[in-house]
This record gives sequence, C-alpha cells and structure tokens, in this order.
Amino acid sequence: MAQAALSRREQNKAEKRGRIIAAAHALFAHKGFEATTTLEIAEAAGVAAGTLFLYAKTKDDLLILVFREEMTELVERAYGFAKHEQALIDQLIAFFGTFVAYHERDLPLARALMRQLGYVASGEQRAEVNELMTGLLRRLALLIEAAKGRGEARADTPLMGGAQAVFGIYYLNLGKLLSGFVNREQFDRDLKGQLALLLSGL
Amino acid sequence: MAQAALSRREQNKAEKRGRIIAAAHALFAHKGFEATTTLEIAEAAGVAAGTLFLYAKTKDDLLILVFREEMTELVERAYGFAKHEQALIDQLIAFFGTFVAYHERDLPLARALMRQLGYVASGEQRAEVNELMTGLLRRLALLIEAAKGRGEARADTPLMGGAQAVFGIYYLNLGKLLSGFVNREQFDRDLKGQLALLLSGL
DNA sequence: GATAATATATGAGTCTACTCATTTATGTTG
DNA sequence: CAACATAAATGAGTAGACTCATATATTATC
Repeated sequence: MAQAALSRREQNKAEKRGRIIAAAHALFAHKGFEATTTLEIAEAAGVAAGTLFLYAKTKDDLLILVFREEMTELVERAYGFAKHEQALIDQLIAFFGTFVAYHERDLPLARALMRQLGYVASGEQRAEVNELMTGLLRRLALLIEAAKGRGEARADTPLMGGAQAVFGIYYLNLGKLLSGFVNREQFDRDLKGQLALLLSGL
Repeated sequence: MAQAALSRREQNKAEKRGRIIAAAHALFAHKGFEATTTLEIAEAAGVAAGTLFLYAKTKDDLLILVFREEMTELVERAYGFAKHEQALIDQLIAFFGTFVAYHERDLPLARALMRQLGYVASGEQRAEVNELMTGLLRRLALLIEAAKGRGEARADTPLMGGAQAVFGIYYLNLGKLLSGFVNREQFDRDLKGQLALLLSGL
C-alpha cells in the first residue's frame, strides 16, 4: 500500500500523526469541539503540548485533519445512495440527505466544521479542503451527466458549473438548518423547492 | 426619531454603545479584525475591559454589532445600482458586484465577516443577522418579481425561493474568491455562468 | 563510528478573549 | 430624603490557544 521505504523519521511522524488524529477524533466526539482543549488532545496522544501545532497550525486545522478522511468516505457513501434513485432531483435529495443525517448526529461539531470549511485560513489544509470539495462536486457532476443521458438535463449544461450551483443552494440551506433558523422539515422543503427551480429555471 | 423620554440609564448605555461601535470600527479598519484586541477597543471607547462584553457577548459578536448598519446600507446601495440594468442576469451581477467591491477593500475583514455570518453562535445577534439576510433576499425577490413582469421569469416562480437559490450560488462563489481558490475574473465568469444556469434551468 | 547537519519534540512562557465577585450609579418607595 | 432595590460597570483573575528557545533524535558525511 505505502511506498515500502519509510525512514525512521517518517515512521515516527506518521505514527504520531495517527495518534493525534485518533485522540482528537475521540475527544471531539465525546466532549465536542469547543470543550476539548488542545492540551487534552496532546496528552491523550502522548505528545507535548507544542507538538500538536507541528501537525496542525491551529485548533481549527485539527478539525480538518480529523474529518477529511471521514468526509471523503461520506461523499462516496452519499453518491452510492443517490445513484439508486431514478430522477435527478431525488438523487440530489438523497445525496444531501446522507450529509444531513451525518451532521445531525453532532450539531455543534457540524457547525464547527461548516465554519471551518467556509474559509480555510492556513494554506496548510487548503489543498486538502479543495480536494475534498472537488471530489464532492465531481460526484454531483456525474449525476448531472447521467441525467443528460436520460434527457433530464440539457446537453450543453456545464457539469461543474451545474454541480457548484447545486452545492451552493444546499450549503446555504444547511447553514440555516445548523443555525436553527429552520427545522428539518422546512429545510427539506426549501432544498427540494430550490433545486427544482434550478433544474427547470426561474 | 427616538422616543423622546430616555432615562439617564438608557442615555448612558446608548452613548457607551456608540463609543464602542465607533472605536471597534476604526480599529478593525486600521489594524484588521484579528490584530485588534478587545482591550484596545475598550480603551479607545473609554470603558473597562469587562464592559465590552456587556454589549457584545464575544469578539465575533462585536463584528456584527459594528457592520450590521453598514451592511444594511450596502444592500440598499447594491439594489439601487442593480435596478438600472435591463436584464435580470445583469441586475444580479451588478447587485453582487457592489458587495464584492466592498469586500475587496478589506479582504481579511471580509473573511471574518463571512465566517461569522455563516453561523451565528450567540442568540443575541441572531435576530439581527436574520433581519439583514431577509432584507437582502427581499431585494433579490423584488428583482425577480420585476423580471416576471418583463417575461424574463415564469409567473409561478416562488420569489423567496428563487432569491435564496441566487444568493446560495453567490455565497459559495464568494467563499472561493475570499479563500483565494479563484481570482476575480474567474469569480465573475463562474458567477455569471451559474446564475445563467439557474435562470434557464439545467 | 565520530562529527556535523538537520529535522523533530519539548514545555515553560506569552498573549488575549472572556468571567465574576465586588463596587458604583441610577431608580423606586414610604 | 433616607433606605432599599436594581441595573450597569469595573478590573483583577482564569483558561486555553499558540510560540519559541532549547533539547533530543535521526540522517548525512568523512
């Protein structure tokens, strides 16, 4: 799997990185993001307080470090569910429904994540977030492409542009849900209505 | 303008609030949001360190306190510019162009604001943010309504739903611009393309 | 394998957002 | 207006994210 030759240094780093991610993940899940201190994470991972910041420039970065993998899998899973639906609109609802179900298990964490993804401060994790986002948009683009084949979308619709529009609509509604401006029922209604609008045009 | 009878207490509070907002505004503009400390603001406003937190629960709240007024005016101005365009798509571009021009004057501040508006933690300012957002959406809805009259939009398009979809698309693209994922030219192209997509349907 | 060069880890120390027990100012009541 | 009640302000104190000079581990060079 990995390139066979890992120097001692690289081994140690990878191991430590793994312990930090595992410790942070467990603590975030158990106590929530805000309530977890960086010192606690360092202790649980068996490293010094300062070492943590060699692996993540800020506590927020830690959040990305921890959830990038999980979110990548989630994108895959959401796409898997979505594919089985017949119409594009239902596919999109199923896709985002998977995300919302995930977020609903831990709302404060979801809020922290959303806050973080909205703008990535340190260049360190920017590439990673971009990759994650691109992966997500590509799945949406795949769904739109398939819809073209079924005559549900016009042949000249730009795939990535369409995907971004879809995601933009979802993201704004997610923000309203996580902020408590709307409840889940209202969210579902709004999202479906606005996506339908995008599909058919204003 | 104000209800004539302001008790001594209410006078003092209003005055102090004004000084805090003015001091914070000046310091944010001059040194940026992150680099400004709450103590500096307190000193500049002539209040004690702790007093600040009676007027804004957190430093982030302070950001909203300071910019709510300015953003409200900006919405008005953006709408004024947009109205003069002929086609809906150009009106929307003009509307958001006003916002982007404003944000480009101070990118770090814009990032802080965006971060903050994405999710409003303390209930204190939530209502204010909601009001601001609603005002903005209503202007967009007005533009869509007028477009209906010109036959540019279907009569059965829900105004607020359409406005939210438009704003969602803008907001995601703004995030990419402020994060440095795209430059201004790319932003303009993407936004226009995606809004056009919404107008005509996928 | 000794020495030098470099990468990584450490944790005491700093900085700053935020709290809270206490004090001060304003309003109310008999 | 005296005594009380309540609202607002104070600032020393706390907590936690993050830094940085120093120490340690690893690798490269001879």
